[in-house]
Amino acid sequence: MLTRDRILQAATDVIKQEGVSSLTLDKVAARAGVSKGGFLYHFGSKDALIVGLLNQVMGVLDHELNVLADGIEASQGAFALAYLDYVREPTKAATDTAVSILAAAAVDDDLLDSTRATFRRWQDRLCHDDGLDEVGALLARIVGDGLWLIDLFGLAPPTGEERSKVIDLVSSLISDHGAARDLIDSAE
Amino acid sequence: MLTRDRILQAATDVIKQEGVSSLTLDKVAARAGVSKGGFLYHFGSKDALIVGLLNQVMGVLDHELNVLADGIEASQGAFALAYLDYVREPTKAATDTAVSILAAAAVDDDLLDSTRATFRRWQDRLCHDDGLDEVGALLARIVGDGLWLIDLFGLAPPTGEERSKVIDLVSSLISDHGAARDLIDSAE
DNA sequence: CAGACTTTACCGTCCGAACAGACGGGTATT
DNA sequence: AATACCCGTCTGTTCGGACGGTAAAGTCTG
Repeated sequence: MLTRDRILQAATDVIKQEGVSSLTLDKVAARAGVSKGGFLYHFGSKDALIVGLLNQVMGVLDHELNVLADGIEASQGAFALAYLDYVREPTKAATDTAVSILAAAAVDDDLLDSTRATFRRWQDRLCHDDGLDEVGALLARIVGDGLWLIDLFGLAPPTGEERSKVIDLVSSLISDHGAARDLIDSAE
Repeated sequence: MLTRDRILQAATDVIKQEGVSSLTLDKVAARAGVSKGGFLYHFGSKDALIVGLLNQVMGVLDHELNVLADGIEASQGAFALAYLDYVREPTKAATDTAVSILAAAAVDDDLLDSTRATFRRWQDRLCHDDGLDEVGALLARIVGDGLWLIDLFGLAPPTGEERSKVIDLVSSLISDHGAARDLIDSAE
């Protein structure tokens, strides 16, 4: 395994097991089995480490979402359904992404810029590429993001069964365009 | 204004304007117009500061949610509707709470324990006290929490209009018990 | 030899915390 | 009413330690 990848893995491990405040260069280097100098050869600064972390986990996540969306046959909303399906239970990729975002927000808000751009791309794709109405697309993302963010902070996370029920409800809501439209109209 | 409250206000200001990493005792003390020793008289440690911060903002939030729920006349789901209504646009109380939770998560995960208990109480109330079905209650909370968490990290936050549309959709969904049930049944 | 990689040793800064004491309003004593 | 005392509040300073980062020397491989 490449040293660089070992360092990235060590960084996420440290955050997950010891918390964001323990993410120090010394600790990451030690856990990766490399000296501090060796660490700094690969990542010139702590900020660079976090950027590298975000790039990796967001890349993985983006890829897995695409694979999942391709496997769903639906006239519309395949990406939205994948987005929801992905958080049915907490996965490693989702957890890694969450803690990386948390670390970035804790160290320096600006480090999240490229991550924010990715989320904007996902939102656009949910809306336009996917032939979904605006409200349904947004609902899918809010529910999807809401779930992994609730997991991140441990704010009374729902059980697997509860998650699935909510996801099924939202999925059927956005799949059946008429259902959502009827509800919105009847509310006015 | 009491010194203790000035310190709490200064702490949230520091986080909001300079980020979690700038939340140091010196900076908070200086902004509160108090010496470091004076600060430590009121909060014996950095952890104590964050606990105090969480207690305050969660108390405010809990109170405002109750007031809002009391003002809603609905046969069921008043608290859920209030929960959703509260995030229609980002409020000061919600933002303060969000940054406090972020700071706590960054410094020491355990500091969030009492906050987690509050969220569990809210979830219970959404379900049981409120006469709402389990899925609708959970959906309301996921959407509500999802919105302020998306705001916290700036992950492509929706516009005010978009937020309202989604909230209206979810509100009508949980208000009309039959609508949700029909959708769930039709999905099976 | 050259270049990628890794190590050891070190520096300056900043942070959280501890501490001794000053100020001042209230209270008890005379 | 004047004095002495106490205690909650706050100040300024000090300190040990950890942190991010630098510099330069060493090693391994093609």
